[in-house]
Amino acid sequence: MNSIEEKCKNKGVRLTDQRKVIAMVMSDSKDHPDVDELHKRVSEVDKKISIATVYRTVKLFEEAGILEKHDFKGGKARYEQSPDEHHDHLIDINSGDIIEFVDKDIEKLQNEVAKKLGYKLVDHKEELYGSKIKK
Amino acid sequence: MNSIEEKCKNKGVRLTDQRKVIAMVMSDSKDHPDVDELHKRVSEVDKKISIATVYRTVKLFEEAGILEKHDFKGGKARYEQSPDEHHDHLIDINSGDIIEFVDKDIEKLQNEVAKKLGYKLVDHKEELYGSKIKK
DNA sequence: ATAATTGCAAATGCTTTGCTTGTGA
DNA sequence: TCACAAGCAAAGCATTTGCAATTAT
Repeated sequence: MNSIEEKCKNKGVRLTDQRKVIAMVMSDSKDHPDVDELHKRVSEVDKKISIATVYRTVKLFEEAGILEKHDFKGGKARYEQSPDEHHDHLIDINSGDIIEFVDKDIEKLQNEVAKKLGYKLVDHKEELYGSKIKK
Repeated sequence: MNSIEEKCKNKGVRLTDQRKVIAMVMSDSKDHPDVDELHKRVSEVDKKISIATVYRTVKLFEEAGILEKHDFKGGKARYEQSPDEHHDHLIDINSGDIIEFVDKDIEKLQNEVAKKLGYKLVDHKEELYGSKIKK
């Protein structure tokens, strides 16, 4: 059983065949697929799963804290499994590749900025867009 | 003449009546209106200006570097006049208020992170979402 | 004069939803 | 059993676009 299925069990999310397939595909994905791409991968396992179900499941999983949704540039939402440790993303503007990174110092500064403005930070979005330095 | 009109002149962007109105409204706006809201404000000056024109103009101005587009949570793009000095945003998750802030330290760290990953930073998006601390 | 711009409505692309049938616990 | 989920197609929403009429330079 994959880790997403396990999380579903823990959270009392009913496990249907379709959800199991989607859970498995997302568990196996090391990238950040959009719904179309996810549906494509899911269809290779069971071509009867509709895209509506993928949309519904992905939203369900997100609300359960199992998946994380990202609205990178491009207009299509992309998903990844909720990581144990928070990370941000650098997007290669040429290839579309996404690199994950962690920077505690930035996180700390963001908290300080929010506090200084009289706010408690509840969420944040940080995306870097860059082009590869050739050497 | 407002500052956006001036920028249009400098960049050789043809100035129509509609664009002048949109330029004026955006110059007067101190917030981050979405296209609907902008169209509403523009309509108070000239109710014959269509929303299609607002969409086209806002995109044109953005491509000319005159306006900045933001995709905050909520699904609708929001615009502000391109500032002289770059700033980021903190969004009040309860009221929707947007607070602008500048943090050179964070900017510097972002550049370093990108460089460390082998990238040249060309753009970045940083949004903090928070709730007001009551005292 | 004429290439660019507008308004309108239709089209688009992503995402959601109503409804009927199917199914997990 | 039966509340919930899936599949399908239709609807929704923000945004874009084709086209004929209008306008800035």
